[in-house]
Amino acid sequence: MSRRSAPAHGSHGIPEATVARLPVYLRALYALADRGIATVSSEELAASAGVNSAKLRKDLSHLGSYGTRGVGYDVEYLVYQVSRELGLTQDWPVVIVGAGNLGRALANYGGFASRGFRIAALLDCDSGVVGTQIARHTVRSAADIEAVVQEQAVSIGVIATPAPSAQDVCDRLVAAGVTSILNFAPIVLSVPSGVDVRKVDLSIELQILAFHAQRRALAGVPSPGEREWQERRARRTGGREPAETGPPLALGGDTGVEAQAVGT
Amino acid sequence: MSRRSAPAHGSHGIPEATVARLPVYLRALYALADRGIATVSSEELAASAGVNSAKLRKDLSHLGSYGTRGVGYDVEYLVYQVSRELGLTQDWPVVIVGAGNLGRALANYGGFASRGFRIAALLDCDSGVVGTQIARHTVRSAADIEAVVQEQAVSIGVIATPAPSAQDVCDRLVAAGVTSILNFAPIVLSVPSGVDVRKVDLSIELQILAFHAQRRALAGVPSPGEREWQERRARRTGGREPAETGPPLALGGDTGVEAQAVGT
DNA sequence: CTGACTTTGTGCAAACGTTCACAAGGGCGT
DNA sequence: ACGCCCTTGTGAACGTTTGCACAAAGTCAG
Repeated sequence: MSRRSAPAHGSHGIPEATVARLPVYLRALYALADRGIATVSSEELAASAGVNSAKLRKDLSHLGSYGTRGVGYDVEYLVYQVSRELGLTQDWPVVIVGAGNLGRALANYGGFASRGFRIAALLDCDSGVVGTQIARHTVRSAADIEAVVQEQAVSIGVIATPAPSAQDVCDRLVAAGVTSILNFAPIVLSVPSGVDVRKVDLSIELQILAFHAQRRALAGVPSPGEREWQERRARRTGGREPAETGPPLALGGDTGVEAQAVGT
Repeated sequence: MSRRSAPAHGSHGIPEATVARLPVYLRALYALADRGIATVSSEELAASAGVNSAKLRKDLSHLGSYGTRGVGYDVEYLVYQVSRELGLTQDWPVVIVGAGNLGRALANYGGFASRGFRIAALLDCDSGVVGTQIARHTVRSAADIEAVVQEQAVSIGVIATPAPSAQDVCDRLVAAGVTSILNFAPIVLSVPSGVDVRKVDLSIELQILAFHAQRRALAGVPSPGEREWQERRARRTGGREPAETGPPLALGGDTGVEAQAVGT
């Protein structure tokens, strides 16, 4: 999906599919660390991340041998190694273009800052928005793209504009020196080779869900595994680490360290 | 990614990878239709969608033989067939839980309605937001989840809450009868088998970009194909369908029907 | 120090996805 | 009606990803 010459792990190593899962593992590791857990087995970590444990071990083995046989992985050490591999030990200035609802949501999203992504600037071309404060940032004019990118050595750009402006913004980002782009606009961006584009399309995901929902509706509806689910839910609500002193939260469980249902 | 018993195209047909691309083709087809193009070859459509043409043909062949050899595909007919396969010819009521910036962005997103997704309700548990108007919808209390789902026969739920509430919201949606969930919260949801979950994680995409950016920075930087790019850009800006009467847009090109750079 | 037990790391085979290359098939000019 | 040319649809080769199953390697009790 927008790799240029990808022999997957031809030259240096890590398969693309693995790279895509590392952030998930990292999130699970942070959650474990927050709960004060120092060591974790591949089985447990895999459950937290919602993947098969063999897959997790193979994935981690691409980074090196950071586990201890018979014991598991040291959470803190693994956090460091995964972060390092993903390039999160350095600071990544990010410019967000488009300060509509989506741009605003992105600017306010805590998950950015906590992973080393610093918002270098929030830009918009609507003069009614330029100058306002959003999440501690003053919205600047989209005319400043080149200035911002060069001044702050930005290499990652986020496009959160309406579709018609997206290609133009993209061109300007690229011309200014940005080589990684995260595109939220529902169009296919045209970029020179050497520039990495990833897209997130809200409606595409919904359409995929609709496809499966329709499949289910047409085929016999096998009822959403009633018994099994009751059981799992009970386990999650009640049996939260017997000797654990977790404070009861007002709404909802903890930070999501349970396994995704994978079924058979 | 959260399939239950997925032999991919074991029983009825279409591989998962193909399903994930159909919405992209559909978008490209709509863009072509808007430009008044009645017929398109696999080569052109593939370019518009940013994929290999052989892949496109194989993907479409899973739906049936809707092309004409020597000619191409009829745009309108293909739009219909793809829509039908994706289940977009029916109306899908969707409930959005969480009316923060993200929920607001989703509610305002035009790409929903235009694909048959109707917002059944917008819910939040913050009493300061409940009752306000967002995109023609009055925000209702999150306590109404069960009522809304049952009254309007909602089968798709969108979770746009902060992470701590997500699992609880998910449980309630599922208990109320929702079987498809789109999750924006950065946690792995636990659901019974039979429920389909897709996740969109903004920071994960950024982390993947960071990984590649770091790779590029470490290896020799081969300069983003200067010459080739200038050429492509010129072609895009100037050579817009010679005899085409497209009105000049204030900002940016058209709806993105150009090829993604794929490189070698 | 030894031996039982646990968990990692990995060889291998099967499943899945992508791409090439071309035969089959249909339009169109003559 | 014929044959040329263009484009689809697909068989086959190749690369990637997954998951099993197990040997290697470490811990820990006695």
